[in-house]
Amino acid sequence: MVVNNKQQMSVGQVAKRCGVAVSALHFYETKGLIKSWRNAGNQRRYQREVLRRVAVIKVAQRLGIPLADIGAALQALPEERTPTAADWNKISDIWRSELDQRIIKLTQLRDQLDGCIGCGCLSLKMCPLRNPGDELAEQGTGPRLLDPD
Amino acid sequence: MVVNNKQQMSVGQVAKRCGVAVSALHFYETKGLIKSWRNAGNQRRYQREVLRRVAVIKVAQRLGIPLADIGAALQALPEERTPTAADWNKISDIWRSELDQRIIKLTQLRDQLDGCIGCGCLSLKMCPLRNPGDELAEQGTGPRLLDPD
DNA sequence: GCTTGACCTCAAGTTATGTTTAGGTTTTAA
DNA sequence: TTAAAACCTAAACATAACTTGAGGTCAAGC
Repeated sequence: MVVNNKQQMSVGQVAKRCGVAVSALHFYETKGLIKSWRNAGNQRRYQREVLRRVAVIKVAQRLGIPLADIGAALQALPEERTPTAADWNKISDIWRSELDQRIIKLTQLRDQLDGCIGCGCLSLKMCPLRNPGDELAEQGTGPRLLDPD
Repeated sequence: MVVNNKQQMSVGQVAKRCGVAVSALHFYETKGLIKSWRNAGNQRRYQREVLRRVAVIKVAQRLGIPLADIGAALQALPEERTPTAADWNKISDIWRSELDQRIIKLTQLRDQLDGCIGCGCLSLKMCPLRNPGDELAEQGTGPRLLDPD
């Protein structure tokens, strides 16, 4: 293998360094999450910056964020220069508060779980566990559920 | 519509009462999550108990539990008698503690997010965000990642 | 200079969780 | 009794996030 240019990496090198499959990198590229250019033989070449991008993608996925949303967030990064810590932090700030929300929701759910499942209240219109946004009969479909369980 | 037998419901009735589509009930049946018998004209008939089963399925889905796991949990319910509150609570106890775990993990993740994404530590082998189970280089694939980012 | 490993593209396959469509039967209500 | 509503099955479609396979090219080392 030729001594690394230090500024360009092949897809296999990136895959190994990031712990993802080559096919995943291809895939991320089709989705616009990462970029590459081609060498004379039509093979992908990457800047080192791609390593951080992929790392962030994988972390975001652990947070449960869909790829499309991750891609949208990455759009906010500057194209013209290498993103700084501050650039990345803008993104992580948003994700952290989303995570906060999710934790709060799950905690509420957990607390409601005590008792609700075993008890008789699992009705669509009454039970907090079944009624996510506390929407009280706003489907306009008229009076169904006249005889809740 | 014929006066309801009170003990058997059609698929449409169950769908309406549970707030799910008829196709979803068909689907749950193919997955063994719910059961029905057929009338003379080959149409599905359900016991009232199915209403609670579907309610529990939907709640579990809000908890993020995959259908296959929900089905496995429901297998624990008694076949010979109508499940009691105690039967259901056995299941919800398990799910509650799983939820506890998930909340803890997410909270850790959130706390690590502060700083980690923007900083330089997002390497596969060092960063807690990238190293889910704190597995330290145990792939046995030999020394890769000699030059972490 | 040739073999082998790495790479290329494009299409199809995979899993989860259903929905939609098509073509046909049953039930219900007027 | 007849038209509409509800039901039936089987297969195809949908989305996410990739992987696998087929068929062919490029690059690196002996």
